[in-house]
This record gives sequence, structure tokens and C-alpha cells, in this order.
Amino acid sequence: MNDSAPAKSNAPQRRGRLSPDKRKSQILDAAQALFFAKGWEAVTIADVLAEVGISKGGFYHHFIAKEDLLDGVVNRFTTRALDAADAARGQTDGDALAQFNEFLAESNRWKIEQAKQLRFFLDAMLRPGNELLSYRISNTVADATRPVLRKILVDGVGEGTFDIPDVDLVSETILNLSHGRRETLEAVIRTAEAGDLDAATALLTERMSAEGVLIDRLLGLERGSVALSQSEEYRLMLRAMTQG
Amino acid sequence: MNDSAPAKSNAPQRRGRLSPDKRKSQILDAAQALFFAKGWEAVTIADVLAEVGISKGGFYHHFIAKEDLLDGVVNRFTTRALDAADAARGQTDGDALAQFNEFLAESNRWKIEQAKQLRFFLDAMLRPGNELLSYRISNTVADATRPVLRKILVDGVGEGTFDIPDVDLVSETILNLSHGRRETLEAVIRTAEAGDLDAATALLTERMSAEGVLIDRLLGLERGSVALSQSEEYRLMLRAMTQG
DNA sequence: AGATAACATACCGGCGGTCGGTTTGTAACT
DNA sequence: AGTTACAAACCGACCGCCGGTATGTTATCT
Repeated sequence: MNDSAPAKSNAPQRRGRLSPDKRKSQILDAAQALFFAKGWEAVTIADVLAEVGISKGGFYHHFIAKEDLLDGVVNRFTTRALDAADAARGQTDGDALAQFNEFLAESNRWKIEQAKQLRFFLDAMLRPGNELLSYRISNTVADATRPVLRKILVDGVGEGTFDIPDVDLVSETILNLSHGRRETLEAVIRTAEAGDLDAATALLTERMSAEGVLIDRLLGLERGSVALSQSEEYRLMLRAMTQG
Repeated sequence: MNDSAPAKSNAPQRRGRLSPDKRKSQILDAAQALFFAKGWEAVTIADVLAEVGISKGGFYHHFIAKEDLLDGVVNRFTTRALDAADAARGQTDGDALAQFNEFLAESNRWKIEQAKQLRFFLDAMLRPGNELLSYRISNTVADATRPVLRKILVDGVGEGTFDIPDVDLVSETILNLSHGRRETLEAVIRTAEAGDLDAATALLTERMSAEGVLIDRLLGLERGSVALSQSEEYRLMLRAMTQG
């Protein structure tokens, strides 16, 4: 009956069925790659569908909107940073300064491990039209890091190690340093990719040393207390970033 | 010939013709109001057209894309801040600290004048879905202010008034303080609107005092050198904001 | 008068999102 | 084991609308 309708005809193309977790992360993988390559606004759902080899219905079964993709990508990436921060939180031996320096070292270690991925991220964040992605990532990372940093500062004030006028304002300020760091990193990466690893290392070390001195003041410490001018670490990080 | 086509028929509705400047600012007025009310992404070109009472062709005669509206609104608003900053730059009498304090005072004076408009801006910037607008405004204002601030700091170092490890990093850090200030302002405005002007003033003064102390350290000054805890000024500003 | 700026209107391609239906895994029941 | 029942995974056609364009029309200026 009612075969006047354009024949239901061919069966839908089967492309395999996966568990929700697998599919979701598969979709996020594709979305992440596309966002980094083309920018958030320029990527369409159709692009993602084509990349994954899935249909629109399938996609919207797992995500309720395009925005979900952004959240998904951002959260998945920053969750690892959160874990690293939590790991650092565990080590409570030493005074607050030691803890703080350990915190910074852990942060750097994480960056070295993630160097290649981080490089893509930086590229993506500096790409015009990707301001929203950049904004979200910064905020998410800062939100994840803030409590850890804050606790260290509070401990330090309690010990008498630090002399801080306003703990919240100072943590915020330290976190905000990452904003400007991006510009430096851009130049550093370009230099490193041009082959001049020494110059790149010097540039990055200079920036981080300046941050260190600034933080020294914020925490009421003597100049040089905060260990943020680890040339060798940066060299390793840059080598890892530019290789591959 | 070729009158098989559906008769050109009725003449276009004339709705008045304006000079480009008038129309542009008229369109920007409408766009600004809509952006603040609904958020950048939620506002369509059609919304703006309806508000102004103009056609699509008219709109695209003055703006090449929707993005242009964002830039237009942001630039028009921040230009005034730039002008105020330039005015402050003109007064070169007194040492760098005096100049710096004058710079801050000028900034506050501008805020008082623009208080009502600023209030809408803050509302808009805190509105979810308006991250892009917020991001752009912050950047534009910072870009406009940076050179002025930087010059004062350089002068201060030259005079020996300031002791600054890295002028660029310190200016950046001072500029970055505005990010966190938004959250405070949100709370302050709510308190003020609840009728408790005293509490609101106290809250704002506390934040600004903390910023002042922090800047003292950044500039290598004695605590209290930077005049950022002007309760009376803040009270005036808040009164202006909540009135009307 | 004619050139040009300031519009208007119809239209387009494509996007995010929806919907009704179909397939497939799974587990309970016989 | 075989059958059945149900929900989850998935498909693809479709929709409304949005940003943007093409082309025609009127006002203004020289």
C-alpha cells in the first residue's frame, strides 16, 4: 500500500555499530583534529560526519549540539592537566616554596610529555577565528589549577614562608601570566622550527625567568627563590615539540 | 521582452535615505543594544534590520559581514577609552608615580562618566553566550591602554622612581588584573542594586586596595604608594551606575 | 543629464538541528 | 538452543533559517 511514495528502496548503509564510549571518543578525535586544523567556526557537523563515517542521526544520538563538541574536546584535553595537578597536590613534603617549585616542575613535566599535542593546541589557539576555543581552554585549565595553587599559597602564608597581601588576587595574577606567555611561545616555536634551538631556549628562559622574578615579588620572596629559569628543561621541551 | 517573468510589479518601499555616517552609527546603535540584550550569536542580521527599519541591501552596503558589526561596536565603545588615555598621556608633569596615579584617576573618571553604559557592558559581558564579545572588548581595551601604561613605567624606571624587573611583563600583569575584576564588579553591582551602597563600596574598595598593594610590589614601591583605594570615588561611581 | 551612492527585494547555498524509521545487540523467557 | 521483546545505535530525508549575493530601483550631487 501507498507505494506511490518514492520507494523506501535501498537499505541504509551499515557502517558498523560501536559502544557509546568508543563512538564518542572517535567523534571527539575527529572533531579535535578538525577544530585545530580549520578553527571552530569553520568546521561543520557534516565535516565531522564525513571524517568519522557516520550519519547525522548517529551523531545527534551522542551529542545534543555542536557546542557539545567544543566542551567535549576541551574537557578531554584539560582533564589530563587536572590529573597532573592532582598528582602534584599529593606530595605534601617540604615547605610551601618547595611545594610551589614542585608544582611548577610538575607542570613543566606535563608539558614535555604532551609537547607534541600541546604544539597543535598552541597552533590552534593562535589561529584566527579560534578565539572561542582558546578562551574556553584557558578558562578550564585555570579553573582546574586554581585550587591547587591556592592551597600552596595559603599553606605558605600559614608557615610564614610567603608574605602575600591577598592570596586570591595573587593566585589569579599568577594564573593570568599564561595569557601573555602564549605570544612568547609563538615566537619561541617559530625560532625552534627554524632550527635555532639555542635562541629559542634563550627566549623562553628569558620569559620564564622574568615570570619567576615577578612571582618572587608577589610571594614576598627573595629574588631567585622561584625556580622558573630551568634552561635545560625548556630545551628538552622544545626538542620534543619540534621533533616529529 | 521576457515578460513571462513574474512582473517586476510594485516599487520598493522607500524608507528614507541617510548619510553613511548617520546610518552606520544608527545600525551600530541597534546592533549594540541587541548584542547586549541577547548575545552576539543569538542576534541575526534580520533582527538588526527590523530594529533599524532597513533592508538587507542597505545593510550590506555599509557593512561587509556580520563580523563587521562586532568590530564596529567594540571599536566605537573602546575608542572613547583610548581618547581618555591619550588625554592622560598629555599631562607629563610630576614624576612617574604621580603620572601613574593620574592615569588611574583618569581611568576612574572615565568609568564614572560612562557608568551607565558601562553597566550594560558588564551585564552583556557576563551573559553566557557572549564570550566572544567579552574577549574582543578586553583585548581592544588592553591594546589601547598598553602603550600609555608602558610609557609611564619606562619613564619611572628611567627616573629611578620605579624598580621593575621587566617592564613589558609588569604592564601586561597590571592590565590582566581587569580580568578578575569583572567577577568582583558583578558582586558589587548586585550589592549596590540591592540598595546596600555602603557594602558595595566596601567590596569594591577592598578589591582595588588589594590591587594597589600588588602593584606597589610590582613597581618596587612602598606599600600604599599607588592610590587605588579611593572609597569616595567608587561610591560616586556606584551611585551613578545604579541610578537610572 | 548622467554618474554614483544609497537603498530595496528576491533569491541561494548551506548550516544546525529534527524526525520517523530501521537495524542490531542483548537478555529474558520458553 | 531458539524465539521474542525491547532498547540502544544508527540512518537519511527533511526543515527552517541564516548569512550573503545579484540585480534592480530611487535619490542626490555635480
